[in-house]
This record gives sequence, C-alpha cells and structure tokens, in this order.
Amino acid sequence: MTDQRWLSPAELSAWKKFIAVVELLPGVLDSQLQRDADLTHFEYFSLAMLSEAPDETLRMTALASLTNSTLPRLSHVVSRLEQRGYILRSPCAEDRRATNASLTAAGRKKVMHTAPGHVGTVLANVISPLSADDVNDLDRIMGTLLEKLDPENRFQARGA
Amino acid sequence: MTDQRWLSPAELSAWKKFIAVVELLPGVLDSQLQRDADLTHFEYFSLAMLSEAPDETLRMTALASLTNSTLPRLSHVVSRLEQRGYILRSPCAEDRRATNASLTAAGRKKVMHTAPGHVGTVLANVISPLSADDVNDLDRIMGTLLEKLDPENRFQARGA
DNA sequence: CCCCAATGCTTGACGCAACAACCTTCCGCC
DNA sequence: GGCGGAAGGTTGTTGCGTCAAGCATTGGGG
Repeated sequence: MTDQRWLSPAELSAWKKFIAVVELLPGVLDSQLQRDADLTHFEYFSLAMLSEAPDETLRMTALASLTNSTLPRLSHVVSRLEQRGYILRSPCAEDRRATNASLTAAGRKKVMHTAPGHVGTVLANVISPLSADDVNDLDRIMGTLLEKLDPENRFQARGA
Repeated sequence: MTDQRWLSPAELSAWKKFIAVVELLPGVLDSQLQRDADLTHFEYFSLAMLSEAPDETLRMTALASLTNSTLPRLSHVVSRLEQRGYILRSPCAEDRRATNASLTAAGRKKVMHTAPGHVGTVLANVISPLSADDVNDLDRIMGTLLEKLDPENRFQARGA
C-alpha cells in the first residue's frame, strides 16, 4: 500500500478508457436483455450455464462458481426464475444438503429464444468494431488479467 | 436482431474472458475502497472528478456526465457524501435551477488519502500483469469500444 | 408580456445485491 | 457411535440503483 508508484501517461490513458468500458458495458447488455427478454444479464447467464451443463442440471454451488456469485444471491435469483417456470429445484440424491437446479422446457426455450438478440448485441457493440488482430489481443490481455482476478479459474471453468 | 451470425471460436474465447473480467473487476475495486476508505468506487470516482475540476466544483449535470450516471443516482450519492461532510451543495448563481457540488476540505483530504491505495490496487491487478505492448493494445482496443459505447465522449470528457 | 415546453434537480417507491444469522447434513475423530 | 466442526442452502435485513412523478426555473414564440 506504500508502493507509491503512480501511473505513467500511457498507463493512465489505457486505464481511463478501460474503466469507462467496464462501467458502460454491463448497462448495454442489461438493457437489451431487459427490454427483449425481461431478464438481467446475470439471469440470462445463469440459464445459459445450465443449458450447457450435462442434463441441464447443476448443483447450486457449481452454478454459483460458474456465475461468480455468492450462494445467497444465487438462491434468490433461482427462486425468482423458478417462480417464472424456467428452473426447477430438486434435492440432490448423493448429498442431501445439496440442491440441484435444472432447466425446464420453458427455460430451455427461453434461452434459445433469447440468445440471438444477446449475441447480436455483443457483436454490434464489442466484436464488430474490432479487427481480427484486436480480438486476438483482447483474448490475450483478458487471459492475463483473469489469472490475477480469478486465480482458481472458477469463472472460466469451461474451456476456451 | 435477425443478424444471425454467431461468434467464431476466437471471438468466443475473447468474449468469455472479457465478460469475466468485466464482472470481476468492479468487485475488486469496490472491495479495496470499501475496506480502506469506506467508499464505493462510484463515490471515490465522483470525489476524484470534483478534485480535478476548476474550483473543485461542478454542476450536478456535469458531474453526472463525467461519472456516467443518471441524475437521480448522483443526487442520492451526493446527498450521502454531503452528510458525511465531503461535499457541499450550493445553488448556482447563473442558473437558479442548477446546483453546484463542491469538494470540502475534508473531501479533498479524503481523496488525497484514498488515492494511493486505489492506484496500488489498479497497478497490482491490471497494469503490472501487462507488458508495455499490452497496455498500448488495451488503450487502442478500449478506445475503439468507447466510440461505440459512448459516442458523445461524455465519460472521457477529460483528455487522455 | 405571458404561456408552455424544456431543462435541472430532488424525492419517494420498488427491486435487486450484500451481509449475517440460521438450519440441515456430512465427515473426521475420539 | 456420538461430538464438533465444516459444507451446502435458505431466509431476513439493510443499502444502493432505477424508475416515475414532481417542483422550480428558464427560454422562446404568440
């Protein structure tokens, strides 16, 4: 904390732009999903993780790890998604403390129906403005940062 | 929305990592500031913007633009910071609808005292892991994205 | 000169996230 | 085999962000 180095001009420039993007991007994603599917990005992401899981089912803890959320937060969100009919909770046979969350047919349909618009937003706002080289650089840089921010690789548990 | 292109493997890889960082980074920044200064990143950023402004004073609208927030949000946050003695509100002479927000002496001290730790966190988690080339690439890529996400350049009103 | 729309900001109500407290089940150990 | 601690989830409370009004001021057109 007494590491009293400041940022160089080049570093400061990059940092300011980076933090601006970090603040703005979630709003863009959330707005589109909210408007078109009445889902937050976190809700969509949770459903998407389930849709990619074997049997479209995950333990709460596993899903919390994949979505980088706390268990209490996930529990609340899953409760809402369950009430809306997208997710079904069931006790886990192997460990009776645990709860499995599974995608319902309606949930699967919701994800499939929502994905194109979301992907379109990502393309329009992030991918399309960048060149192929930019995308590679972005991949490399974010990979480096993830090693710092998420050492256990919980978030990126699924392969590149 | 019927632009039914999907993401290429390279794009998908970059996107997954990027979104992971976007989700994780705010938490890292907020945690450090909360722990060491009892401030959210947004509160710190607001104070920092004021500290760089002429007379350490800005109209609410101008500050909202710099911090990329809505006016209601800013109004609430400024109310809290005012109660804590870091900011003073005063009516604007030129336009009696407007409100000026100024840094108090305590607010200035708070920013000066908080900045080093915050910069240290940024260095440790974002800048240090990257090479000089990485930083340049990051600057270029985020600049490109900002043109899409913030066309009016409100967020980056101050020079690079 | 007056009216009316637009601007600048504030306030109140509601929803979601973080934190803490709690209950249940599992497991290691004696 | 039963005791204590750890792991897995759920439930309340508090705090912040968003949205919808609302009030005051300004500026432009009749």
